[in-house]
Amino acid sequence: MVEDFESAQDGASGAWVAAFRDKVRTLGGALYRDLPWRCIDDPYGVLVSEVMLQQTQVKRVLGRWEAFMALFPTIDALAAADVSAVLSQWQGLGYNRRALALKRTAETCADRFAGRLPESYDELVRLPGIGPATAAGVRAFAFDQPGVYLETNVRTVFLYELFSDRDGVADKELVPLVQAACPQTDVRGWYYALLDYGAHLKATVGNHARRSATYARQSAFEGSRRQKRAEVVRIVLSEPGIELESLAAALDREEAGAGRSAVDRDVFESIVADLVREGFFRQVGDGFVA
DNA sequence: TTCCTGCGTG
DNA sequence: CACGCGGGAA
Repeated sequence: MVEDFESAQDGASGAWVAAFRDKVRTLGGALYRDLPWRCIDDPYGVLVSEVMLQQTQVKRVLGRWEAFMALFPTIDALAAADVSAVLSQWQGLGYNRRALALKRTAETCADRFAGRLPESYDELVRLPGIGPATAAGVRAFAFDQPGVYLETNVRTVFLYELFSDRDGVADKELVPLVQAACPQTDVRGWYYALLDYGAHLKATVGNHARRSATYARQSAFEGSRRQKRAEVVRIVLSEPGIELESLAAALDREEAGAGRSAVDRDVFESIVADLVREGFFRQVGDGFVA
């Protein structure tokens, strides 16, 4: 069953493609996960799922996608929503920036594209929060269009199957292979199979994406600046209009409750300045609102 | 500790 | 290219 695809080096010849596709379709198909955002006829819903799933596990998104879609069912609804409502709904998913970017993308599409998502890669990747992977994902899952959808599960499969003997494999090497492997029809099914096979590999033989040159360990979260950032966002959401000194005091209470010391004043002020600059908050009188 | 269907910026 | 960005489950 398990063929040897050591012909990865002659990827240009494409001799490995047929066997690779067969294997991924067979194994990935058997592992199919019937997730709520799959096989839906709603490009916006696909986009929401793709953004939620950036650096975020499927299990965490389950339930959250449905709730978000119920509250903001269309691009126009999200565009018209308050930032604070969107950020509140996002709490627990992590990377709050994604929520802001998603809302800005909705605003752009509402204004310029009559409430629809563009289908071209170039237009998609120009929208906030949509990079190469998300653009290719939307094209594959929403429009069934071929492309290079290169994210961690896909890396896992390609590195496991085609680069089992190497370390530090650059995306530049993978891109032509992912391109060559992608079929012209049923692109959606192809990438579902890749994702499901990749997720299965991680759970069984370990994370081969670690051998990607792109792979980098993340810095610790506990006690970090970005943990404080997230706390500041939550405080302002729960107490709209809060003034700077009250915000500082509330943050210090949170930190004390977690067994940490008070936040340095300069650090606190730079966090607030960052959040204002990035568009999380605006100042209204003496207070901050999302 | 680990890392998750990455993106934006310097 | 390197780094910051959330938070939870295993």
